[in-house]
Amino acid sequence: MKVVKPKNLASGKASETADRLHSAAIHLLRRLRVRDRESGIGPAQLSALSVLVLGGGPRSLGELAEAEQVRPPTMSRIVAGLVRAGLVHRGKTEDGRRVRLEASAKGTKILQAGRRRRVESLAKALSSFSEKEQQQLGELTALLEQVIRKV
Amino acid sequence: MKVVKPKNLASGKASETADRLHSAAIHLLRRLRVRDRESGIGPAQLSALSVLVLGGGPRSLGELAEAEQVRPPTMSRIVAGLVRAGLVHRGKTEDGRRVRLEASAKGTKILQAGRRRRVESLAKALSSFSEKEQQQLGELTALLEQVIRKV
DNA sequence: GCAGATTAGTTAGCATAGCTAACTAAAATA
DNA sequence: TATTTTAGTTAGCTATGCTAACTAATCTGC
Repeated sequence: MKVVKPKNLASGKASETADRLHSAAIHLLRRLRVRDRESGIGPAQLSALSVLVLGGGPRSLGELAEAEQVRPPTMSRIVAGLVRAGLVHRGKTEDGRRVRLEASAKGTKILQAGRRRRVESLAKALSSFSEKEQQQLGELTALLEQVIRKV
Repeated sequence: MKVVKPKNLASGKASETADRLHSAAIHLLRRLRVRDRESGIGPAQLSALSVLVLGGGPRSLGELAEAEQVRPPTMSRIVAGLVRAGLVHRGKTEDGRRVRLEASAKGTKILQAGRRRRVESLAKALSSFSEKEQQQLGELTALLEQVIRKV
C-alpha cells in the first residue's frame, strides 16, 4: 500500500514504519488465513489452541484470555467450541472456580498440521527471494520480535 | 523472553523465518488491536478505510474487496457500515454497475487519529532502538511487503 | 463459623465480520 | 436482439468481539 507522508505528526519516519508494519501484518495473516480454513476451525480457536499446544502446557481460562488479549466471556465461548470439537479437555483444579484447559491429542495434531500448512505457504513465498534478501528478512524478523515485546 | 529456537533441519532456513514471521504478525496485531478499538470502528472497516485514504483515491467495491482479500458480499457490508457512519461516500461511474467509493473528510480524520494512536504505541517501542536499527526496520518492511504479495 | 466481598467463569444479548447461494441490474457479446 | 458475463446486494449461516448480569467458589473480617 502506498503511504502518504504525514506533515502533522511528530515523527514521520516512525509513523510511516508503524503504518506499513501494521498493514503488512494484517495482509500477511489475511493471506495465510486461507490455509487455516482447511483445518475447519476458526482463527480465534486456532490461536487459543496454539497457546495450549505451544505455550507450555495447561492453563486456566483467565490465563488463556490474557494471553489472547480477549475478555473472559469471549474466551469462554472459544473454549466451549474447542471442547465441543474434542480438541481441548476441561479438567478441575484445587481451586473449584478455576478450570484446567489442556489440548487433546487430536487438538495437538490438528494444530500442528495447520501450522505446517501456513509455514509451507510462507516459506514457498520466501524461497523465491535471493539468499541475501532472505538473510535480511531474518534480520527484520528478529528486530520485529524485539519491538513487539516493547509495544 | 529470549527466543532460543533450534533450527529445524528438515524444513530449513526459509521455514524458520516463515514460522517466526507468522508468529510475529500474530503478536503484533494482538497488541495494536487494543489501540484500534478506541476509534469506535471495527478492524475490517478501519482497514478498508485506510485503503481509500492512503491508497491513492476512490475505488470500486470489487477493487476494495481484492485489496483486502475478502469476498464481495463481505466488502459490501463493510462499505455499508462505513457509508452509514458517514466515513465513505458512494458515487456513480460511467459503468452503471460499478460504484465509486471515496473517503469523506470525517473518514479521513478518523483514520488519521487512529494512525496517531498506533504511532504512539509503536514509536514508543521503537524509541529504545538505535537509529540504525530503526532505519533497517523501515527499509526491510518493503521487502516484507514484496513477500506478502507472493503468498 | 458465618456474612459479605472478591474472584472465576458462564449466560444473554448485541455488533462486526467471514463465508456461500441466490438474486438484480448493467454491460458486453454472439 | 437474445444471451452471457460482470458488479454488487441480500439472505442466512457461523465465528468472534464486547458489556452486563448472573452463579459458584474462595477469601476476609469479625
